[in-house]
Amino acid sequence: MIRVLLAEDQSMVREALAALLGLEDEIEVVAQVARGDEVVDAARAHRPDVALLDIEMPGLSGIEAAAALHAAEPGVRIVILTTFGRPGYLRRAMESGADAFLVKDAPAAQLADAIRRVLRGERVIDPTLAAAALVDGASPLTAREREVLGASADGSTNAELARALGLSQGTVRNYLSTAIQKTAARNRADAVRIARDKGWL
Amino acid sequence: MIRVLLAEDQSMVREALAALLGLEDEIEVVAQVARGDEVVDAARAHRPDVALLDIEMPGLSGIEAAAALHAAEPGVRIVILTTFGRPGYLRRAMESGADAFLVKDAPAAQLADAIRRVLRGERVIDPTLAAAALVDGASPLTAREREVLGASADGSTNAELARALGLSQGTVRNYLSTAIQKTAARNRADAVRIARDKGWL
DNA sequence: ACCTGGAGATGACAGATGTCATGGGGGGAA
DNA sequence: TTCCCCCCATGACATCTGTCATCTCCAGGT
Repeated sequence: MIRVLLAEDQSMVREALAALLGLEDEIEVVAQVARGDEVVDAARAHRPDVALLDIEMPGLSGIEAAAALHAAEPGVRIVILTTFGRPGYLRRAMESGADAFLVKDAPAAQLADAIRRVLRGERVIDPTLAAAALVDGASPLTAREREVLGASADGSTNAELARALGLSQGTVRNYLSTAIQKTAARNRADAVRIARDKGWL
Repeated sequence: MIRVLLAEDQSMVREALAALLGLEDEIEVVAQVARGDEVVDAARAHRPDVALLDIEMPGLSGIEAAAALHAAEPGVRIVILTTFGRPGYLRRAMESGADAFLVKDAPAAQLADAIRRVLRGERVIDPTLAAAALVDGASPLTAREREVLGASADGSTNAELARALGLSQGTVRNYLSTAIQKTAARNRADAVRIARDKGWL
């Protein structure tokens, strides 16, 4: 039997996925968690062969949880399952030790298939996504630029950003300006949209 | 047997939900569609007792599909299932003839429960969400304000919005100004965020 | 020792954005 | 009919944003 750990915050989706995997007779869901920061503990307690991680989760993101799990329990294979096929997500997921990267609008059959394949030592990545990740490249933003751009996403003004980040208003404007140029955007809102889309935030 | 039509665009989630409902022995998933504009046709072809509709779908949104289905096949009970528990969604869903409104982070058991209850003629709504919908009220935005605000969400400038909507730049600025005030926002990006959050877009 | 690049800052400037006052036209409700 | 609200527009104004030149400081890398 293949022992699977399932991490996904929306309970309805999580239990539905468990039901789906339960239809496969050599797969057994041995643990379910709803937060990224519960993954490592659950893996220690239930010794799964494979961890299936959603990216969008409270506590730790699935990518951060993958890195933590890979460090703590290197023997556990990691499958990332996400709504958004963003190139930056894929890149960071693989860097964090993931063995497979699936999007939720792929056919359900690919899920059990991916689980079996990572156990044979294969890596499973959607070829379209892999191409997009190569084309878009890594994030061109520096840590500060990403931080300031991310903080501006909720509509904060320069003055509020400066206060929140402990910077001068001019510096905030400089970082946003370079972020806008690096993303080839028209303004900060556009830059946020583009950076989100590529998984750079 | 209760005959269920399932509409959800992410195939992995859709098939997982089908597996979940398949565990209930008096429930039978008789049709699955991935687009809102296929719901009515599928209902005519497969005569379900209940339609389970996701909101975020290509073609037609689940809310629009609910309205179309309610008009075409009034006998079919409608359950809306969505990621986002936005007050405006709930309001519009109920106005479109939905019988139940569930969020995906509710326990999975509520899904089959809701299906059984709408068939007994009950309405099923999360009480917290119902309260939020009453507090926030209906959208204060006029049709034009919503249109302009929505179009501004991608970072378009006033000039681009004016061109796209066939308005003068001044008019665009006026609509955005009133939208910003009605949403109690600091600027257009903030207004977009707030309006999205309440389901007004 | 030198160069590069990131972090942080200032000042100046043009253009974009948000607000307000004020108009005209139309349609629905009292 | 009158009133109100929505639609669309203009002009003026203050503020916010985005860009650029320029500066210091510091950490790595060659």
